[in-house]
Amino acid sequence: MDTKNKLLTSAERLFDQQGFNATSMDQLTEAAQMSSRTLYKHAGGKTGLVKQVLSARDKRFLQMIDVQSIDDLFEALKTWTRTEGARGCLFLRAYGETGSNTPEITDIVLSHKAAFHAQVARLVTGTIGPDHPNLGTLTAQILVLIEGSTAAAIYQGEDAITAAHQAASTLIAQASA
Amino acid sequence: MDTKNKLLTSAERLFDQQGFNATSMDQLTEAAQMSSRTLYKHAGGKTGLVKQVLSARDKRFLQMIDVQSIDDLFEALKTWTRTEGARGCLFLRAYGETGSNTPEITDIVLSHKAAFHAQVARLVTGTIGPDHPNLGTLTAQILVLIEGSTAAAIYQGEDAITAAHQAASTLIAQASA
DNA sequence: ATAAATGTAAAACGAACGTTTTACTTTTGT
DNA sequence: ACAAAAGTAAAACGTTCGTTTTACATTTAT
Repeated sequence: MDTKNKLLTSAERLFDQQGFNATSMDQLTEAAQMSSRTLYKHAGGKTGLVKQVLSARDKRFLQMIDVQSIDDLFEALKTWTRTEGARGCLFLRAYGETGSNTPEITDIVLSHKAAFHAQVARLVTGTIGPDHPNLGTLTAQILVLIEGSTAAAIYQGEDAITAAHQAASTLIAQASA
Repeated sequence: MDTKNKLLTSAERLFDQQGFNATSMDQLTEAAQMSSRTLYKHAGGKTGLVKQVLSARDKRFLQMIDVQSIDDLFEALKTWTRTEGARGCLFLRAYGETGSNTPEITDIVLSHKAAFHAQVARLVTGTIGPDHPNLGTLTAQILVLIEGSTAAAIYQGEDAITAAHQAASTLIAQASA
């Protein structure tokens, strides 16, 4: 793997496991197996690194949820949790740690959530049709369910995703009736 | 207000608004309007302060959700959000910032979530009855909805709570049918 | 072949952090 | 009244932080 990818991959893992502020540049350089000089050449600094890690994760996450049905979406979330663990939404965690003091990071978080919402809307539309009167409502409800399963999975594991999936199925069936 | 309460109240606000690691002892002493010597006498240190803030919030949160119905619960969540804003679950944020490196904080977080789950179970039981076959399932689903509305409210505000409330009502109606 | 680009190792920078200490002052219970 | 308790202000402690720099080695493209 090239230098940049090794940096972003190892940094994402550390940020996710320990938090952003609790992860030092020393830990980041050691995990990426490169000198701090090289790290700064590539990332510019810690804030730059956080931004690039979030952007990379945004891309990866959107690819993961680029599926064809709500069922597949929850299945993808379960696989993600199995392989990467469940420590909550990394974007909201970044927002919470910087307290919105870093507008560039807030922008990344908000645009990620907008893209996420758009994809859920796409899948719900594909399920109940574009003209269903409850399209917006149902989309908002399923988005909350996914957000909730991400949070609850921290302390409940995969069961939280199962519960959210079941709830989503019930809501969809009810709307389709 | 006495010294201890002033400390815990101002610290909770700062931790919530800026994050735990991003809040310095200097900021905490200034906000509490006391010398660092007094702060350390009362809290023991930063970790001790975090623990006491979380314990106080646990008490306050459980009192807030000590209501008689699921509808009242969502109404209480809305009022809380209106008065205090929405920056995500402070317990999960604390867990995420320490990366489970502080077992005492992990314990507080987990026991808070257990108490939260118990209260949701109590309210669901009061709604559909103690012998309903879907009691556990429905409780898990509503818990995920509340957790999700807390997270989504960060970027959607009160609308996220409205969506979760509507979804919970639909699920309850479906289970009662 | 060689110059530019890219890398390493390690020391050093000032600033900020959590914490403790020193020297006094004020409040409070008996 | 007065000792104990609880407070203040401010300096100082050693550590750690993010970042830059120095001095040198390796890779790579023309």
